[in-house]
Amino acid sequence: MALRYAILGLLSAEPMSGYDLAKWMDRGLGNIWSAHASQIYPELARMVEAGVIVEVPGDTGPRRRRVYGISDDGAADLREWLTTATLDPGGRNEALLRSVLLGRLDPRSAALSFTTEAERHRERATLHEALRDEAGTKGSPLEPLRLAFDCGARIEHALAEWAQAAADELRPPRRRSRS
Amino acid sequence: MALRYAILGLLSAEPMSGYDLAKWMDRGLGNIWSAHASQIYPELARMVEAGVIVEVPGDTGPRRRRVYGISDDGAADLREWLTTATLDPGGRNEALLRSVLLGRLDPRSAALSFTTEAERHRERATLHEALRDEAGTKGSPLEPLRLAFDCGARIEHALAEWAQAAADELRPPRRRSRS
DNA sequence: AGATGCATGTAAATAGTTACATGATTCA
DNA sequence: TGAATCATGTAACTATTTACATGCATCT
Repeated sequence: MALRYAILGLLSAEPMSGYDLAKWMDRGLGNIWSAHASQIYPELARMVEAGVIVEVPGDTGPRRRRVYGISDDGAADLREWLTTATLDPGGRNEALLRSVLLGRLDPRSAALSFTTEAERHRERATLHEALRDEAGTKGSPLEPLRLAFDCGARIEHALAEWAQAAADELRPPRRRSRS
Repeated sequence: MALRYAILGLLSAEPMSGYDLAKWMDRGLGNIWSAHASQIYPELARMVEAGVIVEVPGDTGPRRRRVYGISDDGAADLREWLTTATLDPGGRNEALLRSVLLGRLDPRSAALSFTTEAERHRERATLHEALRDEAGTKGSPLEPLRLAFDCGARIEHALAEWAQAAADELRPPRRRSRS
């Protein structure tokens, strides 16, 4: 049901189309919850049937665009999930899995891989900081995701430091080296 | 294919049974990749068929226990995945999704929820630190997961700080309060 | 006129969860 | 002997991905 609540959360900020939702999943929320358009559209249909969202008729633009808004039932649902649901702690992060298994390689290859990883995370951290700052300016359309970007930036920072520490540990600085 | 590589990674440290693998997913690796026993057993069968693991016959203990080890093909597979595979950055973290949507609640409820979240993350950070330190002692069976625990500890620290910052922002300290 | 982006969907395949079935061993 | 843990699996269900189909609008 997580996809449903991700959608409800986005729609609680502003009515949107399936296409808009897919874009939010792609950018921004993507680090936290991502979904393809082909998963979003059927879910929207089920949500209408369940009464947690409604199609907003006035906003049907030039292209056959269908905009949805959250209903009172949906808002109540979301609130209940946020306050009472217990989550299983089982994570599933492919990038992290790979990073952790990098230690299985020979020390030289592993050190190199960790250095690359650290660089990648630093870049992502910078990106998220920029988004967070943009979201922090008054009236930005990204505003509802400011916390998500801040969260992403902090996690990427932590991962960059972790990967760098792993690299340093595997390849300790040689004393009296020519460099 | 991520489950396959998680299994290969664990088996590259030491031959194990499906039951052992399930336990590693539960504890330790669970924050990074988790899987139920009912998913692991069929995957092991497929992996034997693919030749990336082999059943170690000598080790079949009292209960009908089947122990698997990584094959040369499996090791090559793992190495290739670690060094060449490109990953999609799409994440899926239900706990984080909920945390981020917490901002949708009224400020008072949200602040309370963030404080609870921060406490939860602090606890998990402490747990991971303990595991990391245990894994860091020579000869510990947890040794292959030391990096995973360190990673988990760092992420939990970052999340605790994030949640605390969010809580503080929502409920700024009242000046001249009675406390 | 052709490329690109907007926009919504369906169908088939893979991945993951939940519920259940089975039986052995160890410990109180 | 009864409960807990070890140990392996199957079946049904839900979630997610990938590939495809369709068509309109805008820009070059």
